[in-house]
Amino acid sequence: MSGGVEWAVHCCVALTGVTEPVPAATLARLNDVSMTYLAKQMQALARAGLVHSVQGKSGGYVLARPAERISVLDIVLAIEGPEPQFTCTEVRQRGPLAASPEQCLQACAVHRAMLAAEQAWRTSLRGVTVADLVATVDRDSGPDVLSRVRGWLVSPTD
Amino acid sequence: MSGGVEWAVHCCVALTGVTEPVPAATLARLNDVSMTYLAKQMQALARAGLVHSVQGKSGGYVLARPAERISVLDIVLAIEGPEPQFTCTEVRQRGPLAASPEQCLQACAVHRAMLAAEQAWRTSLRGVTVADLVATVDRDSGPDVLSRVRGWLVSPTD
DNA sequence: GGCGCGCTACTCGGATACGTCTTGTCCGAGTACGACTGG
DNA sequence: CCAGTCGTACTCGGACAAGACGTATCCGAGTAGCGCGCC
Repeated sequence: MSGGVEWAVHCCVALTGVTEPVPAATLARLNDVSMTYLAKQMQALARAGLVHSVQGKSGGYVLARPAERISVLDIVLAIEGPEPQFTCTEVRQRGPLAASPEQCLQACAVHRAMLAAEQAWRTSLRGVTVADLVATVDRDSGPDVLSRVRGWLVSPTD
Repeated sequence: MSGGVEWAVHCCVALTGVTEPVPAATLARLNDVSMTYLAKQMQALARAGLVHSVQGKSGGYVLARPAERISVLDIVLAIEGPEPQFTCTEVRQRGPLAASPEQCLQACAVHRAMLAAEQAWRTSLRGVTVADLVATVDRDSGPDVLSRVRGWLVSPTD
């Protein structure tokens, strides 16, 4: 899986509760990652409609929806693309014993097994929202951790 | 996901019920795919212990275990490798607000969400065995389809 | 005729190039803020 | 003092290279079967 997904999810978590736009450069400094590459990920989030991008001085990114309505699956699909991981090449229709097309009206058994597994994966990710992640972090490390992050995003001192 | 996984699963299904070794070249002709590349996948299956490889004239590959004891997950892990799709880079320990290592005794919330989703994916794939795939194909397309495949593998006429 | 030996041909196995996708980077388009100027 | 306007500096956005991984291939190591020769 693309490594940029991790950055995107962490950025979405950090953006919760921040009303003013946060530039990509600030998010990059927060996580100590490549500024230009993270900008690329944020652009993907903006294209998917998960965040709003405002330009000009004191511009940046803001969550487009409340954190309760942004699932981890949304972020993963925004970065990785909507196409499924497994693509069936219809090997049963090739070779000397190829099946006729009318025998292949439904997906083959292998394809269905892979599809079911990916559906389970998506269902699991769909059930976790950014708000859930925030609540988990608050419960594990205390609410002051994310509060400090939000404060730093508003006025970074580095 | 690697495209060779599909070939490997189809080959395992085709190998069910065949007692004598089947060469990689025969499996390649059956599916009309690259002979050398499929050989690479079969080598991975042999390394993982899913199939036994016998050399010499009239050699080839045989299933090492009964089809009921080979899950689709086994095949996927044999081809793709055992490492998880998502790798946590511990971004929380980097940057100006880095968390101390003693605060990171357990995996971060993002990591756990990804791990849970991958576990769901693996559980789904673990629940489907090669025997299940064979039964599905027999039920959908009739038992003669796989019978013809087995017969062709024993004495290919191409 | 039976047995042992060597040869051959076929198999797998790992080491080797190529293509494509992810990763990482750069520069241009656009815009909001701020300062300046005139009324 | 206030409003309009211009300039600037900061932002995002898409287009552009480098590296890594999956894809595809080749040749060498090994072995089982087969034929031949010998007993």
